[in-house]
Order: sequence, then C-alpha cells, then structure tokens
Amino acid sequence: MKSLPQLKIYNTLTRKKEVFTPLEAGKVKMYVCGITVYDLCHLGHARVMVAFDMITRYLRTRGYEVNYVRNITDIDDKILKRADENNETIGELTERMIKAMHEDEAKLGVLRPDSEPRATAYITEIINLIQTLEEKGYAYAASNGDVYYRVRKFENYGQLTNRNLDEMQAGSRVEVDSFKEDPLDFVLWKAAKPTEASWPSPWGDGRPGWHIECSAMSTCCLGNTFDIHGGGPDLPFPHHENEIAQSEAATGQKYVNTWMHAGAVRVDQEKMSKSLGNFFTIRDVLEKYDAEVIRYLLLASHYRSAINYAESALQDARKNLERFYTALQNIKPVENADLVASAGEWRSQFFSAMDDDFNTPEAFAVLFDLARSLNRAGLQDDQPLTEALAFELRDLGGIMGMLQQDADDFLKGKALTRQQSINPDVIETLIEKRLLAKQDRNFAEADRIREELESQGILLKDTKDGTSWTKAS
RNA sequence: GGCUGGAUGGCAGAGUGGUCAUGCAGCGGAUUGCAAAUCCGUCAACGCCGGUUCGAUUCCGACUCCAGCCUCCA
Repeated sequence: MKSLPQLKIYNTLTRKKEVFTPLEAGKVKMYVCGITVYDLCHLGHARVMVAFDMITRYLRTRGYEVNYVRNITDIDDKILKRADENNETIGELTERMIKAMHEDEAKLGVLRPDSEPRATAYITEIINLIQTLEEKGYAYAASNGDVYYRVRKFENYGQLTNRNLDEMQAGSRVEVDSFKEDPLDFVLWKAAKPTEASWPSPWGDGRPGWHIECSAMSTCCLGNTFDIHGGGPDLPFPHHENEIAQSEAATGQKYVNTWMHAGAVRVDQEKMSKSLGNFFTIRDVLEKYDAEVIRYLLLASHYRSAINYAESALQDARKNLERFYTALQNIKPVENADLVASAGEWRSQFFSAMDDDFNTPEAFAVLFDLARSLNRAGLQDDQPLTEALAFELRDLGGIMGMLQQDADDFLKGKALTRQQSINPDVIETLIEKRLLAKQDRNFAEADRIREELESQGILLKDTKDGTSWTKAS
C-alpha cells in the first residue's frame, strides 16, 4: 500500500477519534484482554475476538507488522469453584476450555494471536511486579496475607473512565474489607486457603489478583509502553483503570497510547452476560447457522456499537451473505487490477471506510455496490470483467476475513444440511427427471418436482447453463 | 447519584451543515414455460424543545427515553 490517508482510531482514553501513530513506524504492538477459561465462549466473547481479528487483519493489510498478544486467564476464583464442582483439576478444566475456545475461534475465521500468554506461566513476573510496587509504596501486605494496591497513592487514578475517587467512595456499594487501608484498594496477591491451588511468594502462598496478570503479561510481551490495548465493554472499569495504575506506578512510563473497547451484545435490550444467564454460546448458534453468518452479523455493525442478538438478526445476516455468494457463484475469480480499476473505485472506498475507525458497515456497503456491478457485468456477458470483479470482491472481503468459502457450498447450506434428511444425490436425480419432463414440455410434472423439492427447503434455479439448487433461507 | 455511549425510513445499519448510504422487506417494470436469482425504477427517516446559520438529521443547550460501567463478567 502506498501513501494512504491516515488511519483514525477511537481512543477510549481521550473519547475522540485520533490519527493512529505507532510508537515504532510500521509496527503495532497490541494487547487484548482474553477470557477466563472456566466455561464455553458466548457471543459476547465472539464479538471481541472477531473485532480484534478484523482489526489485526486490516492493520496487516495496511502494511503494519502487528504483534498481537491476547492473554488467557487460567487461574481465578471462578476457575477454582468450577473445577471443584466438576470434580476435576483446574488444569483439566482450563485445558478443556482453551481447546474449545480455539475450536470456536477457528470456525469464526479468527486467526490465532501471535501469542497467548497464560497467567499461570507468568507467576514470577507477576511477583516481581508486585514487589516493585511494594518498594515504591504502591502496594502493601495486609494482616490476612493479601497484598493490596494503594489506589489513593496513584494520582491519575480514574483517567480512563473519568472517575473521581471521592465521589466513587460516596456511592460505593463495595463492602468494606477491614484488611484494606481504603475501600478502593484492590487485591494484587490473594492468600490461598490450605486446599487451594497456590504459588509461593514473599507474602506467603497464594495466587495473583485479576488485574495484575495483564499488567505483567502485556509489559513483558510488548514493553512498558505499547500502542493498542483492547477488550470488551465491561473492562474499562475497574480492570483497565487498575492496569494503568499498576503499570504506570511500576514503570513510571505511559502504559498504553490507544485504548479500544468493543460494544456489547444484547439480548432483549439487556447485555448478554454470564451473570444474567442470558447468553448464547458460540456453539449454540453454530448448530443452526454457518459460522460466517455469525461473523457477518458481528461485522455488519460498527465494532463499538451495541448489537442486539436475535434469531431474526441471524436470518438477515444470512440473506445478506447469500447476496454476495450468489454473485460469486459459478464464477472463476481472476485477478486483473487494471480492469477493475477502469470500472470503479471500490478499493479506495473500501480503504477509506476502514481507515475511519474500522467502519465495516460502510465497507460492506462498498462490497454490495461491487456485487451489483459484478452481476451487471454478468448480464452483459462480459466474462473478463465478471471474473475480475469476482476476484476483487473476494479479495476485499478477505481483508475482513469474509467471503472465502466456496459459493456453492455456502448456498447449498453445507452447515445446515446436517439436520436435513434430503440427500444431494436425490436432488440431482430429481433435477434430471425434471429436465426430461421439461423436454417433453410436461410442465405440470416439472412444476410438481420443483414443488416437491421446495417443500423440503430446496430451491431450484433454471439458467441457460442448466439447473442448479440452493438451500432456501 | 456519578461517569460513558446511544435515539435515523417497516426492520437492520452507516453517514453528512445544503442532490445517493447500504442490505432486507414493499411496490412497479424487464427477464423467465413457471419460479428463483439478477437488472432497472420506486416509496420512505433522522426522539422532543429551543438556539446558531441563508440553510441542521448533522453544530450548541435543555428535556425525554434506552443501554453500559460504578460488584465477577468480553
């Protein structure tokens, strides 16, 4: 890519879109908060995974060398509890869930991050970080064995989410823990009960608090200061606020330049979340819809806006994708940039949409426009242009991790036919029978066969090249 | 109560100080033995009240409503 306009990214810290300038020209260091692996991933997790996958892909397309780090929290209270309930070790539980997460991601077309550090592999670094904080007076060991962060000592506390410490305290619903110096202090190291998994430390056996692991892993993997830190909508407070406090207190340097947060997935206007119990796992949805339909649904709205999950939204997403794949069906894509360039300006429009804080809905609008031109070229029997536009459509779609399937497979609903009893061979046989009927001008019989298949969800299309079929939506 | 976002046509969803978002759905036409797909055309919107402006859906202020965070949550 040669000199493009500037890439702008919305920064939660400044609440503005800003021109993105990495610390080191051409390189992007990005850390995203991953998940706590005690259960299957739901669509809220999928949103974050897909959003930052799209962002990484686009940054790379734009020529940046991206180092994408996303952690795995494999030790925490909920993991202990769940492992105990399941009567398995925490290692067994977390391995199982990590494997499931990787399978789900792969289906959604999410590329693996460059590294996925696990909290339990960074205990030494975490302890070192806490020691540094203790030496600088930002951490203290309490009489119960826990180590806490002294929030009031960090002057800029609250910068990310605009919090005022005194007002927070006034409205605080947090129970006052008598071991803390101040109710706002949060735990860095948690003393273990005798039977709990634990690691030795200068403060006794225990485990890391939630926030400290991200400070340790991000700075270990990317340096004291890095370009982008991302996560879900529920993380700015307290998690990211606490990360800033820990990291900047320890290093004395700015922690992160650009903070990015994905929007929520809602169900009936309420946030999808584990605590509300209104979540759908990625697996639930994959039972009924192709993974790319989910990916499209997630990318058809801007990554920062809330989206409402509903059956009808998935159906709409599938219809929209069908339009793309219908345009691509039975066409061999052939690269021909000159021919494409002489016909339209889709590529530059696509890039300017994406340059504007990754505006995928607008990018899709460009692709729909491209699809229309492709269909038009087909009507005019302009084969070279048709093939070139098909290539362009797939190529631009690929930047978002979309439109890479075989069109015929998608339209025949390969992911749906699992539940269908009808066999493709049977369909082909009926199509042949119908062809013979048509040749005899026995249209009544031809229509009967069409209707028979239609009642089983199969749609026939007669074209000049013969009859093909798709799965009705 | 504090702090963030948001309110766009039947639905979803971008965007803009003054002619087009886009997709689905609808309507009319082309095409088709029929149908589907496709193409052409078409309908239709900017929560409410003020202000700035020649002109505001877009900027500013008030209001109403919705959501998120303030407690583990992506």
